[in-house]
Amino acid sequence: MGRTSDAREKLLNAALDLIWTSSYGGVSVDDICARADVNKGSFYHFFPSKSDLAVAAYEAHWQSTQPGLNQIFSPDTDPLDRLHQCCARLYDAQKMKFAEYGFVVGCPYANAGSELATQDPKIRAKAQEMRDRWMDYLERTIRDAVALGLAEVVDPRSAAQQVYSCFLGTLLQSKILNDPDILLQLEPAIFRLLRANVPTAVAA
Amino acid sequence: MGRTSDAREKLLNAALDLIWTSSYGGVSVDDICARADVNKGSFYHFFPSKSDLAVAAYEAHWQSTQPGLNQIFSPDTDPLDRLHQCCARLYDAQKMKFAEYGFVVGCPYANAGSELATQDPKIRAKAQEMRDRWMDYLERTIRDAVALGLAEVVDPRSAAQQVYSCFLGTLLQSKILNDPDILLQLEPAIFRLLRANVPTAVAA
DNA sequence: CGCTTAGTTTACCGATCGGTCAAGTTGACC
DNA sequence: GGTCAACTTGACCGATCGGTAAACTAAGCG
Repeated sequence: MGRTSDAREKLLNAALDLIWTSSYGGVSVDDICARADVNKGSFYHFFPSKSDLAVAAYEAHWQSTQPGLNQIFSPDTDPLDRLHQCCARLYDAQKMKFAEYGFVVGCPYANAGSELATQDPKIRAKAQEMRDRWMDYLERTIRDAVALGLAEVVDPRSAAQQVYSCFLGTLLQSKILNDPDILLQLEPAIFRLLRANVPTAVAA
Repeated sequence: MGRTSDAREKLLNAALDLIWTSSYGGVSVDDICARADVNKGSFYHFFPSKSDLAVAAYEAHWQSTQPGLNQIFSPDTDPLDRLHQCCARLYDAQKMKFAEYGFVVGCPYANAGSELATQDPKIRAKAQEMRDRWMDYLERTIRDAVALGLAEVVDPRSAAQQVYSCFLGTLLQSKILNDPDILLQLEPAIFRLLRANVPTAVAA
């Protein structure tokens, strides 16, 4: 009943793009509506507020990237190779964004958390949810690596937290220097943290 | 000639406080003036724009913290103890801010870089300058540690970059979770990165 | 003392902010 | 084909945004 619309999806995409490449505070509702080619009234038909849209946009982005993550972090893959693939894809993705926009844009969830953790509880909670999801992938991978004797860590959960910190920090440093090649230091850092040997031959 | 004033310093302090605990975009010039108890006209007498004030506030903050950093990173101190002291003070500082505001506020320069690197060249450059200054402390410390046989790294500059990523990432993760105790994982991560043994007895 | 210059005050600017509203339009479903 | 709910439209809101201007005041200095 009633008519259908893709305005909601267009708003989600526009919001993610604009906020990711600039910042939450630097993008207005009017900007998002203009990019999505949607009237402001429609915006508030679908979302009660700007921050609700942002939260929904992050969730939609996660849903769209999750299949890829499930593939990278498949239990059938060698644990260290999962981490290698993850770093490689992260580098490629950031390099593509850099080529497109001229800027290293970093991690959208981390950007949001950094900007709004002290100001908007819903966005802080969403950023935390995203980190928890990442942490699950990392912890499982580290547990598998330890079980196979490929890594040595005391506590896999703590190790996952340290590895995740490396992700966040390297991405942020790369954004601050506006240099994607900073990300090349991510994989060696992670392998050192896990006391894992760099795989001599990595699947191309 | 002409009258003197402390309005400039009051503006610098107010801006740093407000922006640090919320965000650049979340704080208005009026907010800063109100906190500093300075009229808006005076604001623009001292600073050409809001972002110029922010840059000046970060520089002033650096100048005020540099003596402490010089002490922590004194060449006379054992290199690993420098890192330990640094982590300990960072934890204490964030814990104090957390007790005061109810939030983990993170690193002011990193926050600024994360929010504005793609939007404001002057602020991105300032964030980069701050990271370069930190990198110098870290690289020197790592070189000293290697020279004393306390650490094993291939390239001190790259290692410093990895360690700095751990700082940034752990602070950011701590902010996103709003939990200062996340920072307790920072020191072990750094020592693992440097293949350094945790000092058995650390000066209290 | 008086001049000069630095700093203060306050009212004001146009633009934009996030958000609202009521009237209109359309399509899915019976 | 009618109906009703879903969606669209565009004008509108008060508040706030970063920034300006000009008259005013006071302190350092000769």
